[in-house]
Amino acid sequence: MIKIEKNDINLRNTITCGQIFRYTINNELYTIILDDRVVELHEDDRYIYVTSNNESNIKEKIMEYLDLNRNYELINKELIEIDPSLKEVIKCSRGFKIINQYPFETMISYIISANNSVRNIQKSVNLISEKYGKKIEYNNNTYYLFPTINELKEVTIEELNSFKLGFRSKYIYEFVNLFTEELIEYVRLLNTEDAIKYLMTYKGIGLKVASCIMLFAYKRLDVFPIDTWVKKYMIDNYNLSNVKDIEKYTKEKYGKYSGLVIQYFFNSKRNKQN
DNA sequence: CGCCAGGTGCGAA
DNA sequence: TTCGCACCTGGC
Repeated sequence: MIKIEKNDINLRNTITCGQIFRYTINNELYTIILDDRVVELHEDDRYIYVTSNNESNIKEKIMEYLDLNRNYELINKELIEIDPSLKEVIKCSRGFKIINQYPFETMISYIISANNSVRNIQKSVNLISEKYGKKIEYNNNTYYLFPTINELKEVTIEELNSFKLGFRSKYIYEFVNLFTEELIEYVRLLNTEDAIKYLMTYKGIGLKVASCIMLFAYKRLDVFPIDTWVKKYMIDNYNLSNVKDIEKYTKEKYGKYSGLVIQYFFNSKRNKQN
């Protein structure tokens, strides 16, 4: 077990707010599948306590994954200076961090997320992992890693249908057949706008999904994953209803942190709703 | 039943 | 370029 200074992170919100789909909660104990290992996390006022079936480099991995190296306090301060009306929203999202997830898993997961419910997304991603991912036994439980591209390469449309992907089966099938490891680094080298354009050349990846990939796998805080929740928020608070107007407004106002602000809006709308 | 869930691709104008 | 619509699935 290792412990990490918590700083201001809100572990629950960060894990459960819909950025990632493969986690479980048991009595304040969070279990996540992080790339090649199973990780258990719990927190007190000061520390996050981490155990894993593989604890090598675990601190660095968690710091990176939970974006703990970034000074959110400073960013939030900057944002409030730009727009004092953000104060309440930021307070409400205090401790929320942008997850940094492995790109292949993020790409597949978010193609699945299109017009889909969180419950269904979780189910499909877990079914894929149970069928193709590496099995890990840990603390008397069985877990499955998200499959690598090689483990998923031979998948058929019929099998994908059995994972309840519906009309997304053909998108995943095509994507898996076109995907190479080089794609990950290729996207990393592009600026955000070009990366989104490139990702959108794949079937099943539209503006929203491409934005989520750039935010949650490449830490590009200047993207706008505008979904129904954000739309609702923007209609209620800014009387903006179409994506283009929302994008223009947030981009001009919040610049390189517009994606983060969008997430704050998303949190605030969703938290109040639930 | 009908509607919708953290959208996207497609064809028609 | 923009616009409307169908779409797998599951839950209410």
